[in-house]
Amino acid sequence: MTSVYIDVAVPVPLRQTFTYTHDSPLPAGVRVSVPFGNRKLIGVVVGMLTEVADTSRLKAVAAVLDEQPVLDATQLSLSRWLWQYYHHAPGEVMHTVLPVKLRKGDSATPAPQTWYRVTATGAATAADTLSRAPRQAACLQMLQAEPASQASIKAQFSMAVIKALSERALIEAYEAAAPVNDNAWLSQFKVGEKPRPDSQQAVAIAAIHQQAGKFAPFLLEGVTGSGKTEVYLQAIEDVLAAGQQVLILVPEIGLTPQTVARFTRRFGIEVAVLHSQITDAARLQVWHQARHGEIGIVIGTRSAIFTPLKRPGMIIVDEEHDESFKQQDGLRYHARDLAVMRASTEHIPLVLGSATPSLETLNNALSQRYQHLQLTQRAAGAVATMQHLLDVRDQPMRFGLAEGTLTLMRQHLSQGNQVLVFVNRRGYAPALLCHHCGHTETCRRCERPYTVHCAQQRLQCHHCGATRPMPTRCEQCASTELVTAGIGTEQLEQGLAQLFPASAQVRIDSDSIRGKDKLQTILDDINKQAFQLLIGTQILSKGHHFPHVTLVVVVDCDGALFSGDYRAPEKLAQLVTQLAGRAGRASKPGEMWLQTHNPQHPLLQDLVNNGYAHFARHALLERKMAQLPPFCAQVIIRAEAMEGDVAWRFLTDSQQRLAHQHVTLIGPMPSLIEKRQGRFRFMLVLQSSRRKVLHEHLRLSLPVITALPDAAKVRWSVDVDPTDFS
DNA sequence: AGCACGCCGACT
DNA sequence: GTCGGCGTGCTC
Repeated sequence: MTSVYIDVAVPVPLRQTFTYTHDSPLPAGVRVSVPFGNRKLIGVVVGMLTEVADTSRLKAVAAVLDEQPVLDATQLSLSRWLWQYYHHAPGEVMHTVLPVKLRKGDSATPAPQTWYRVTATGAATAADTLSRAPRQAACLQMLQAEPASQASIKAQFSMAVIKALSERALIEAYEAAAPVNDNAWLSQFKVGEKPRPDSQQAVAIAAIHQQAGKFAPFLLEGVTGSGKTEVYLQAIEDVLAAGQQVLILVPEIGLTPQTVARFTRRFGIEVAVLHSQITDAARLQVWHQARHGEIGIVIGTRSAIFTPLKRPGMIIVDEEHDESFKQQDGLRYHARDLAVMRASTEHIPLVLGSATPSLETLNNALSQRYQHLQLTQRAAGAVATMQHLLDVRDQPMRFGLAEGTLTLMRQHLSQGNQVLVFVNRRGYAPALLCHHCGHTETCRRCERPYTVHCAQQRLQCHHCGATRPMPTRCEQCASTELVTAGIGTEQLEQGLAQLFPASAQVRIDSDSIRGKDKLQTILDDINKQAFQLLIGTQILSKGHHFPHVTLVVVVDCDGALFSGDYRAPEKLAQLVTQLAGRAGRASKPGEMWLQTHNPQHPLLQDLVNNGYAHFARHALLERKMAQLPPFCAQVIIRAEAMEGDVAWRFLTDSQQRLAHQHVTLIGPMPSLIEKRQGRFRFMLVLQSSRRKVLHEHLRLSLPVITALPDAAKVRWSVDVDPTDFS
């Protein structure tokens, strides 16, 4: 008996594949059931080996689950890239790429459906002999023309009609596979009414159109209201008309029925929607439809990037700066980066759109790796919100708001307008700030603010890892009024109720909008002016319009400006810019006030006076000076354990094994959230100006770290290109 | 991650 | 005398 060696990705958290024997070759992408220890697991064939050093311990494949691979060539090559680039277990990567139902072992060929056809009698019976039963007559006539699935008959006729015809033996049921309607959507495709693009939009559309059929990444940088979506719509028009499919990624919160409706309306075709709340069965159905070319447009959140496409034509990532594209547990992939890889392997254009592009993407555009398309003109009726800084130094504060802010709020409320108070609730690494002079305690060596670690009562620099005890006086003016920037906003909500008892207030954050239609209901109520005072977090900055809001207050900028998280200013600027784009309207322009202890801060000045685009270029320059991403590559190794010292020891040991002349190691140090669910959390940052060297070094070192005695005792993970330091 | 094997406390 | 606690070791 001839025997071959099959390389299988088995769903276990181990950074390796496993080799099995089988009596015949198997193509990569086929699922197999394999013995593993004393259990049976479903793995995916990733390759074949002609030679194996030690064949003595090999087991045989127990069963082959698919005739045809469930993963196509693109998916296989992306999976390989994922497990190599993110240093993740191949088996778990396969788990992420495959729909739940397929990883559980369901058949990859769609379940057969019930169909109806006419019997010999039915074929010979003239429909008008059933004149006393017009519905049955109509149904019979339809089936005489061609058989139909039960689902499609039920769209027009009731089950009673089908039953009656069956009992008369005029029609009969049979089981058959759903037919593959490759490109069936194309017959419905028609371009609906569309506006004339303005000159900038026209340039963008033409530029994208010109690159059809090849890998071409674009940054579409367009201010709020400049009509990015219209560019998407007109850019994909020709792609769809040519029978090619389009994949659109949107942030978690941005996937609203309105967004989908806009695409459906324009092209008259069904749009498949994928998000976290969709059922496994529905997800699998979309997977099948897309894979067989039965659907033209797929729109979804992060994981939609794994949807197979028979004829890929273009990928669009809307709001590409959005943090929800980065997975924060398990396989920590960035869907935007994966989209770049995918567009490159499939030789198609990729459009990354944003009003506030991430510094990574902006850098790629400025260095000509991506084509840079800009939309700077707002549509008629859209106005820019004026932004101002409000100096809170030495001001009496009430619940985190300065007297000047309260005066503004009273004014706007008394005019019957809405006021939006924005709280930057996310856990920025808090800095120590002097309330009197605005000075921030800063690491001398790195010129970066220290992060306050309350538990240890110490300051730590998250750039070099140095620590020092918490000072009691300001270094600059000796004031003892030191405050922690970035925290202490919890009381705000109760405070506002006390200060503005006459104004109905509503809080909008991820906790208060649990439930699928809740957000929409709240938003509708807001726009009906049921509330005057809106208090919210990040969610407010995403895609919703507030025409009656004329004042936006950003409670605390300093937390973000002086954070140990070097991405915090970028995130703040994105938030502020997105927020500014949401308030007011032509007849009632809005104003925005940012409370700060540092009104002279260059980044803040730049943002307020010159806008995000200017700010971002400046911030990029600062990143370059500091040799921070995107001008270096970063990897974080995190560890958490019930006993802090075990996690600490694990990272210290790891640090020793990771020493390398071209890799800078920072830490180990406590994570920004030092303790979560009873676990102490630490991180070790790896940094290098040479990405390849860093990755190769890590690839060789991870087995050593995995073998460390403490490795099994702690929960640890590798985060490549981290975006979140909490 | 599972699931084994393996050596020490409170129970029928 | 056993049932079972979870420490550590392996999985082609």
